[in-house]
Amino acid sequence: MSILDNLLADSLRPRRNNHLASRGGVQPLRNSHDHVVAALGSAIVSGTFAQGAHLPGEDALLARFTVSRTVLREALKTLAAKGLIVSRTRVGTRVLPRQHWNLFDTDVLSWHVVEGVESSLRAELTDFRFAIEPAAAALAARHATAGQIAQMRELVAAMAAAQDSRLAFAQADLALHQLIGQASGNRLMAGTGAVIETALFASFTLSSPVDDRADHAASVRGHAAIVEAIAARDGVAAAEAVRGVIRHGQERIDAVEQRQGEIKKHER
Amino acid sequence: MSILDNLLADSLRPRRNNHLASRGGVQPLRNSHDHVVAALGSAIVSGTFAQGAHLPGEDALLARFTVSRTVLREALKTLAAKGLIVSRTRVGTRVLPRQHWNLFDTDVLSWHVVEGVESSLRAELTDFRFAIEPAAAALAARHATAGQIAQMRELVAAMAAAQDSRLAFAQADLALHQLIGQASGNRLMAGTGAVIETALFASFTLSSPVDDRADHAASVRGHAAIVEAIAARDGVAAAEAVRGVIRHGQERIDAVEQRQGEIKKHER
DNA sequence: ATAGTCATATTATATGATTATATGATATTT
DNA sequence: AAATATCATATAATCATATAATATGACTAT
Repeated sequence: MSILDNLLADSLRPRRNNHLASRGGVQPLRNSHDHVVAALGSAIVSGTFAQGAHLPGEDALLARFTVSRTVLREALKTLAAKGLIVSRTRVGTRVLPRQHWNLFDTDVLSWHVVEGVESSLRAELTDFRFAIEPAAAALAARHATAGQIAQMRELVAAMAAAQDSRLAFAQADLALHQLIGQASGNRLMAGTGAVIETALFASFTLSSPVDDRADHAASVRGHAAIVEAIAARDGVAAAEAVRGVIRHGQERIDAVEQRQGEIKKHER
Repeated sequence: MSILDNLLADSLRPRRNNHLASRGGVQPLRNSHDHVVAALGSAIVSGTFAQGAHLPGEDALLARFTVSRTVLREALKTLAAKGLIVSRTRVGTRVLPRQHWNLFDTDVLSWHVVEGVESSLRAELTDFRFAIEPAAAALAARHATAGQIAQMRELVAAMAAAQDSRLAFAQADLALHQLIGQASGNRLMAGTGAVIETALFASFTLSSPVDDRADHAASVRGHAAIVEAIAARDGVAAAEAVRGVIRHGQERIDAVEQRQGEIKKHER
């Protein structure tokens, strides 16, 4: 389940009969386990539980969430597996320092962006993409199969067709970038999908090329350039085309942020 | 606990009283949970359980591992958190396709290299480092604090001093590369530590600069060049120095592989 | 002072029961 | 005949409670 999917699903899906103590019911619940994981995960990432701090003991957490010990412990194991916490007998459960958190985990990264992506993280995402994606595209130019290239062209067509739907555009955009990762033949580069997804989600919520006809055309053109460079087996051109697309996206975000900054100034 | 640490620890640590059915006792056990996680995790990564295949049901796994349902389920949640499996009521627990596996997780990556790193993965690791680490070093040239630079110099000194210890050299090497990631100020780049660690582990097991006096000197010089470029706030030079170091390491590995290939040919 | 012993708090593990849910078979309706 | 609803069943999800292992700090003995 992707972040983009969740965006829709969370707003459309009917609320389940809430068998937990109704505590506002703000978040849509999947099941107890996911609920606890999400609640604790966001709390940790947002700093409610500081790095190195002790989480409340099992009994306290049980009281807070109204779940069984089984569910709570499985949730804690999930968080431990993602590098957020470590539990030790007699000493308790502590929050690990940030450097242990697995930022390449979709959940962990998404907990960083529940309230929109802070601009510093957005910049880091861009820097990271700038390092990885051109290299991935260059490799894809060597290794992409004919089938993959055909798929890429379909996705570019889908982006072109999505003139009126931010979501449809973003989905095709994401799929294309992830397909390039796949086509690189490098499992690690393909594995950075969560990062790309979050970065696109961040830009998707702020603004979309779809909002402006010229922007939309430019973005489609840029992505088409990547695909055609790959099809032509020109790694250097593919890498450069990717840089252009990332740069273009960043500039659009920068413009929006600037405008928002202005508005805030006026409001004061 | 790092891979490098494990190398030592696993061979030195006395075997615990094995309260599980003694099934060979090959692996050193930490606790039941970790044991089950490691067993199932390696089995999945090695293909014993194919992608998309169903894991045996809870009862079957309970019988196989002789642990309680609690332990088994917590282990499965751990694997699910790392993207290896997904459990659904009535349908069972299935192995997810590779692209869901979180390769930036130290455990998952280490399960790929239990029997030495296959050379294709090694090449991918190198390509990935080549994309990320120069960029990280360039950023570190901008953002590293005086304290971090001092630490880097200490680590270079430690590498120089470790003339006779593969392990000590590898530890300082790893610490330096990870510190550069930290100093980049980019949380994602810093988060690729697991990848770097595995790559260094791979080269460490094959050969070490320590084995050859000239190699050792060259490696120390290369790393010193990185640090001094960062200290001089020269991002371009830092990036290039990193490329040199990675290239040098790769060449050493290539040479070893070539030699091993020759030997195998002779053996036939 | 140092090392050993012990009480205690906390997670780790075990067990048996109940509940929720997806699947496939079957019946019902259109 | 085809679509839809109902039901039985298998499987994981959850619950409740009990026991074991282990790290900490106080205490004791050397």
